[in-house]
Amino acid sequence: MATSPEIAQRIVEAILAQKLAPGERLGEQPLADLFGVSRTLVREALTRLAARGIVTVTARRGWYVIEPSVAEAREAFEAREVIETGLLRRLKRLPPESLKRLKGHVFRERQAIRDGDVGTRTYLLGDFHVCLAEAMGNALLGDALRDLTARTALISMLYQSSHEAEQSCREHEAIVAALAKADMRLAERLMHEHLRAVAAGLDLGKAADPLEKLREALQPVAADKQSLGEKPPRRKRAPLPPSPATQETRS
Amino acid sequence: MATSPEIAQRIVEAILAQKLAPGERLGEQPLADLFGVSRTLVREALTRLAARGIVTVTARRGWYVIEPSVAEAREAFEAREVIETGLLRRLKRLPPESLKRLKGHVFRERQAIRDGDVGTRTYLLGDFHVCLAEAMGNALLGDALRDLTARTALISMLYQSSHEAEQSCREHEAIVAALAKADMRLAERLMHEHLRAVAAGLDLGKAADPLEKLREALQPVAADKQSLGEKPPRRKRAPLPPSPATQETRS
DNA sequence: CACACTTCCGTTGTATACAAGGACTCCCGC
DNA sequence: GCGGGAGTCCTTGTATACAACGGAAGTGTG
Repeated sequence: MATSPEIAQRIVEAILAQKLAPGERLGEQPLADLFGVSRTLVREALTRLAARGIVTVTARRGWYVIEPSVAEAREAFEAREVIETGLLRRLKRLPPESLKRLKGHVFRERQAIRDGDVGTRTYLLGDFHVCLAEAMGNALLGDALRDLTARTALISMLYQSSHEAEQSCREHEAIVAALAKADMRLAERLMHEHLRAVAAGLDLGKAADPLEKLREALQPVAADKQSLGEKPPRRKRAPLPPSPATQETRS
Repeated sequence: MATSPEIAQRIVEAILAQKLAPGERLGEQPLADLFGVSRTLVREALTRLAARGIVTVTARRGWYVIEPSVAEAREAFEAREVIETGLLRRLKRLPPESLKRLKGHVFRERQAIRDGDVGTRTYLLGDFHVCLAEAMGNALLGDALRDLTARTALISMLYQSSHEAEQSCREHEAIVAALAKADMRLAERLMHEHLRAVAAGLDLGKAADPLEKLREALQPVAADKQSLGEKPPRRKRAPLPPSPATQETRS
């Protein structure tokens, strides 16, 4: 008894709250039972998520939450930095009501941290960036950023982020404060540093996935593929033991 | 006899080549007949495209190619500028082989222009930006840019772009030349000007769609919606007489 | 003649049935 | 004991059937 956008949203939220780990299996039938609908709707939801690069399907094996490679992790953070600092750079000032919403958001972050509500906390820390993008008047980039944030959440699960929620929240506060003073230059710099700090908290060196090196080594040489409509599948799945995945936070 | 990614790709290519106009109807059954498959696969393809913001579906009425509003057009160009100049700004230099590919691309642009091959020409002019993003080592933003480019193609059909293909190609050449000299600052500035020029060629003033003002005026007041997983449908369809839509080019 | 109501048709929405392929296990042979 | 092979089960892939809803046209009435 749920529509397919609802199902997709629930899955994204679960990822954003780090309740779904990278590589997790998403069987059609189990989900269908869970939501009380037929496989058709589940499939539609998963297809949507696949188009957004959040899950992958390998033929007749199943649907899985993506496991970003080190290279993809780098791309994701780069993309976020490009978009978020780029938006701040072009912005003159934030409308007062948007500012108010952001302040409210940060307030709730702090609340969730105080209450020890890990799911909500993680979710809000990521959502801050989406809110910011939307507050800057670009829903398009806001949507793109939501997907990137989901990716980042998965990355921080995969590569054992050591970045503290507390610190992230403080940095968010600083950014909002800069925005309140309409000091865009400062806000941009703070954002830059914030993202760098989060990325730096990752253990991208000798990756969590022991197959990483093998995979990169055995990659086919870059062919002369012409870029076209659909994203080609960029890598295969790797087994990966069911990770405990219950540690710290990003964003 | 086609897979669903193929179908989606074909549709995107048609849009990129401006062979599909904004507001165009995409019936499931006709497409199914055309591709020799059942509605299921067509539906899957359309669902993918909907997730990428290229088509919309209104319940029991049908699937339609999006018709970006003026506000959305502005957002799309802003997004492109943020992403493309942002990438250039962070880049030190382009690897020689990427540079070669870009040069080849521009060469084919020129060829298509000379041959008067409008479809290919339009397609290549848009694809240049996608190639550039990928050449800069970020496939993620490349994909995002592809969708934005499709959007831009639709926008230029809707708002009667007066930007000449010839000029776009020349500007692309200039950008590639700057990249060849590893003068990133210049490349960034040229890209900035290029995008501004394309956007400026649009007739966003008193829009092609006479309902535009009404629509904006009657929009519900911005509620306190919390940003979440799925993009909410942002506007309704408007009839729009089957546009002749056979004029100039963007990118 | 105009307006409203009703009926029909065409569309998408959802579920289900069946096909196809892969992985896992169990068994047999060595 | 170990390796290989066959069979079974479980998964997704695709098509089809039917339901639900909206729009348009036709008809009847004021």
